[in-house]
Order: sequence, then C-alpha cells, then structure tokens
Amino acid sequence: MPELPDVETLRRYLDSTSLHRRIQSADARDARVVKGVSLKRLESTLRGREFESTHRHGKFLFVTLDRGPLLVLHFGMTGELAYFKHDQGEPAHTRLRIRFANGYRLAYVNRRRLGRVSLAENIEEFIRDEGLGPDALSVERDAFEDMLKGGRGKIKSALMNQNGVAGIGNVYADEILFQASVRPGKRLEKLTGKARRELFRAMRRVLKVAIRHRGHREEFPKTYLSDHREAGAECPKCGGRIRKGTINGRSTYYCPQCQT
DNA sequence: AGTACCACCTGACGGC
DNA sequence: TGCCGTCAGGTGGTAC
Repeated sequence: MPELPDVETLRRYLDSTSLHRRIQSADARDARVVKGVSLKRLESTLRGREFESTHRHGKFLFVTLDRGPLLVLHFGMTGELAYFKHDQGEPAHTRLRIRFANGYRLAYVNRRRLGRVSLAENIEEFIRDEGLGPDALSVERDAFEDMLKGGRGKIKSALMNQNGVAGIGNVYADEILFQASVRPGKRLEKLTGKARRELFRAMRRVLKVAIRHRGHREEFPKTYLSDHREAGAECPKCGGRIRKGTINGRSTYYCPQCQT
C-alpha cells in the first residue's frame, strides 16, 4: 500500500532505471486511471521525450520531462512500477506502458485502479490545488506541532489527513503512534507538548527506517508493529496483546499497554 | 471542523 | 464446488 516510504522507493527505482532514455512511445490503456487528460494526449505528450528528474511530495510522484508538462503518478493501494525488457512478459494490470528506445519498458501497474496518472504544469501549483500539506519528511518541527495544536479530532486522523502533512497512510500512522507510545484515538487537545514532540521524532524515524528497508515490513526492526497487524498478536515491545479497532473507518492496531 | 458512511475498484479468503 | 459477504486501505464526496 504505497505510502510515503513506498513511493520514495518507487521514485528511486524510476531514477535508477528510466531517466534520460528516449521514449519511443507510450501506451495509455485505461481511462479510469488516467485523469484530467485524454489517453491520446497523454501518449503524445510522452512520445519522443525523456524523463529528466523525479520529485516526491507525500504519496505523489512527479516526473519531469525534457520538455512540456510533468507526469504525475499516484499509486493508490495497489500501484507499482516495473521496468523490464520488451521480450519479457508484461505485468498484469499494466495501465500505462512506456517503451524506451533501448528496448526496455516501464509499466505503471495498478490492479485496483485506486490511483491516478495525470499531467501537471508545475509541482507547487499541483500541491496547492490538491490542498496537500507539507511533505511528512520535510515539514518543520514547529509547523508539525502547531498543526497538532490547532486540530480537534483524533491523532490518527490528523496524521493521515493529507492536508495536514502529506505522505502518511494507515499502516505508518499506526507505526508512528506505536513508536511514540500514543493511542490512535487520543484527542489532539489532550496531547501534551512532550507527546507532540515525540510524535514528530517518531514520524521522522519511522519513515526513514521504512525507506531504508524499501518498505519491506518483514525487514523492519523487531520493535516495530507493522509486520504484526493482527488482533491478538504479541506486542513486539511488551509481549501483551495487540488490539484491533476502527478509526476513520480504517482498521487500527495498537498495544493498550504501551500506548496511552 | 469533525464524524460517519458510501463509492470507487479487485482479489483473497472463510463460511456455509 | 461454488456462491457470498467481508476485508484490504487511498481518496473523494455527501450528509449530519
């Protein structure tokens, strides 16, 4: 489920495979994923161009071309990228295929189609139009703590709200709260300054660790919750029982002993 | 502003 | 075997 660390991993993957290669053609085959631009126009925009650089903001990946607009990718829950040689089989659920002049291809794959492919004129404008908050790994500590001070709801909702800080989804919200020892249902107005500070630290630490492990939960440190998302599982810190609840209509896992 | 719920979308899985 | 409800979780919309 691509959240910030996963999208960052995809960004690096695209960087290492697909920059500075002539695009022979693009094949956009799914109008339900391509938003705000026709399939034809997307294809003609990419044809003959090269990917020049990439930028990530929250869960969005921007790819600049050597001329013209930016390619914007969002991966929803099931999106990914695959770079492969033309004679290898194309992945199932490929929604956009890019053919490079070197005989390799880049596929935007998205089984469930929750996600989007679009074009944008510039990144700042796109972020503003979407109402996205600062990226969770770039936000200043004061801005983050002020955001928590200003809100009224549950802390987990605030962490997941892309208009507050961008990039945190369901799994990493739970992990950050677990590492900061804060209950997901805790109201913002009841957080202490110390807890806000600890949340900021945990957010940065968790996201960086996850990036280092390319989002592979099974490789996370032993004290992480992400690979034990199951009601009744053993808490990796205290050995108690993990509880499952619902916040924002999302399944939420936490340790009632460790998190207060 | 916050909450609650539905819709979008597909596949895996468990119950009957 | 096979049908069916439920769940997975990112986002957007609507009603309260």
